Amino acid sequence: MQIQPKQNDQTKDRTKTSTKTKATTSGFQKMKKNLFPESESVSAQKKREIMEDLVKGHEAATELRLLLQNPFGTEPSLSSHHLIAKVLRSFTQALTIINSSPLAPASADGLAHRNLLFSGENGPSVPRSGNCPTSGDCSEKRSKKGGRGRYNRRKSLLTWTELSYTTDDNHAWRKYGQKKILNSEFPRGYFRCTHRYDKGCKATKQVQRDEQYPQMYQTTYIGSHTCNAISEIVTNSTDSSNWESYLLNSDHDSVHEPLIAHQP
DNA sequence: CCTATTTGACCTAC
DNA sequence: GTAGGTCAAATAGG
Repeated sequence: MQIQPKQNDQTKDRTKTSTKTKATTSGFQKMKKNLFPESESVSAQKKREIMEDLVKGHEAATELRLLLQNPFGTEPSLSSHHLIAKVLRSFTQALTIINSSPLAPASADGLAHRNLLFSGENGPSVPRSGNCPTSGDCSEKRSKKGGRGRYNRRKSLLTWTELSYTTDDNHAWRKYGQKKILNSEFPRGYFRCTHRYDKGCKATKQVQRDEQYPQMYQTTYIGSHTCNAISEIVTNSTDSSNWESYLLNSDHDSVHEPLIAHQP
């Protein structure tokens, strides 16, 4: 029941993806200029990675357009669904890099909210009741049943939502919970970055099937990756089946038991 | 044995 | 008080 090919924490010498840059079209040059005015401090390496992802997305979109324009033409290398997934994945990666960059708090916030079709609903907000620090004094009033530690909801982190045919975003996620949501047919799965503890990455995401289009997943990303650990599994865009297999034991209706079973 | 998933309980926000 | 997010023990699987 693996989410994805096991990613050993020991595999530290993760080889960086190819460093070649091929973003040359004028459209992308303009986009690049808009995204990264000279004054910004994004490293050249990050810029290159972002451009690579954007170019990949552009290529997939172009292929998709050709496919739509001429559906009975030459055999496409990928199905339309896979192309859509590829486009979304490329943009997600680019946004992840942008959001994890040092300038994220200042500019990426607005950026992400501007550019995503399904932008997050809450900006930074202040916790209502004087957010107790983890070692604070508000622990007294809490029961120690179970001896669990306290936690704070992360309302101030950047969030954004995507609708996609796949939940695969090239990051290693670990599921930590699932909940039946009120008035929602499908349960919501909660995931955190696999590198939460070894690299302190605070990124989490919530995945839920779309009510209107059950074949699509609504994924809400909360916080950006600080682990810089885009997995190597990537590539084979068909591996969304892995996600499907654990998010839903079966693709459609009938077999939602494992998901719905969990109801407090 | 180690790591990931499941799932009931706990906790916070509203 | 309720809904939803997180924790962590139990369990499964390699």
